Amino acid sequence: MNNQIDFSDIFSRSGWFVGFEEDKLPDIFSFGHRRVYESGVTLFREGDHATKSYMVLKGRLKVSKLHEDGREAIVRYINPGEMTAAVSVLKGKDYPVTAQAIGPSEALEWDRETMLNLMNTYPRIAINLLGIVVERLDDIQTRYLELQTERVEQRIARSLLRIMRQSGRKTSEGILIDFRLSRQDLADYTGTTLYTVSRTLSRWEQKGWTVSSRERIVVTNPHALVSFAETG
Amino acid sequence: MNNQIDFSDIFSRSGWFVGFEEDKLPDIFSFGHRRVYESGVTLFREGDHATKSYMVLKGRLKVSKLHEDGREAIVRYINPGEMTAAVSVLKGKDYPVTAQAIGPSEALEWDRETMLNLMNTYPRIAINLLGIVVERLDDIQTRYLELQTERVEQRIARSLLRIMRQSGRKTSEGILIDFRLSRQDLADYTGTTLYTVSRTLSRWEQKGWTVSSRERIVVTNPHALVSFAETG
DNA sequence: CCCCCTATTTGCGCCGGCGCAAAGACACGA
DNA sequence: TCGTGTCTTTGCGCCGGCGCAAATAGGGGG
Repeated sequence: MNNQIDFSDIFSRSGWFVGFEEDKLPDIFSFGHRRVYESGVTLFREGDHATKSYMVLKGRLKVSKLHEDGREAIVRYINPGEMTAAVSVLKGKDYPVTAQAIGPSEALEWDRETMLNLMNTYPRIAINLLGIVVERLDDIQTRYLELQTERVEQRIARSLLRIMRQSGRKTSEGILIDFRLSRQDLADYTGTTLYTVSRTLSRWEQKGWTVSSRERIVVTNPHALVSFAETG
Repeated sequence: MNNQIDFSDIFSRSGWFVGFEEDKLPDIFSFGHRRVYESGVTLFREGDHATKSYMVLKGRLKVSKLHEDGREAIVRYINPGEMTAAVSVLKGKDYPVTAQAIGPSEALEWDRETMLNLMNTYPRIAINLLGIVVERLDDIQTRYLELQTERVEQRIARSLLRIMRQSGRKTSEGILIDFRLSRQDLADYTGTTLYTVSRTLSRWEQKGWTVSSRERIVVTNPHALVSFAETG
């Protein structure tokens, strides 16, 4: 288990720490259990009884909901510094979604009891949690509206931009999505099919907006993409 | 302003009051301002600065998000006993949705300052709020999945059933949706068009599953509808 | 009780996007 | 370096659902 996690970077990405003095954080962390996940491992499944909350330290989680017919909707990606499953654990409910590591990852885990103790010691935690949940509610409501009202190509554009903002890294070519993202993944996130995403990316590549290869997408002209996403 | 609101009914419908002794509730209520709304009045608009939280006492609110092109997505209906806008007010943000009275309504309003005071006095409020928000997050995530994966007719069935469970009233004919619900409304809630809803209801009426007229829907065979919603 | 405004129904034609199928490209392991 | 499995591309045909248009039905106000 290596220790060169950049905590200050993690702090800045997470609403979790708002209002804490930095010297309290090691205390909170010390009650968590640090664990490594191989790529592809499922941390928890929709419908399982919720026992642990997670904060991602390294890597990335894919949070999705599964439909009976096998199709899946990707609800969000969880980046380093972000939490997942905190509330279902507190409430003693089942997980409403499934979380899977994409790429080698590390997370800090807290069990229900520890969480409740921490919340007693630091009431601020409940307030911060409320903020995080509301933010996610806004996000999914907005995407719900888009899914109802916009055409596929526009939605793919918005999806790609959203992922880019959360997980993009600047390179000489443009902004690179910093993890393996297949056409199928982008389709599951957008609410369309593998084929349509593929055709769309081909078109965009011809226009010079993106460059894509196997499980890899670079946005070379974010401006054009934003403008297209907004005007249709 | 009449006073024959059935508070015990309101308590039972709302997660808001979980864990309170009943004798504290009059205190909380006394800090709210009670107000009457005519049918069609807009309580707040998406993007406005959030100044007031509401609890519906009578009537019903329609909560929706608007798209630039004029189309709207109905996010949910707020029934008596339920809250809306509590968190945006606390966070000092803008309203993320629009709320409009459908039918003559009454609500209890609290402003930001009062809310913050109440939360200090009764910390339980924050915890209950968290529960409410999470419930809504689950709801919208589930509908998001359905919107991505299911065909229109199935989604209309699920939508109607969801509305029925929240706002249905048993009658001799079957279960009546207890407020004016047009084909357009159901379309905006489901993510389809007025035309498709109309055709679908006609079909269902022939099968004996529903009886509908102008802005009025009665589910006469809930079983059949549920079975259809689940199996497609 | 009648009028007018709004909601609903339904025929018709179109088309965006789906999904099969087959070929091509790439990545990794032996 | 080659082979194999997975991901991607693209031609092709189909069809679910949209949306116009016109007729019809209600219902609330005067």
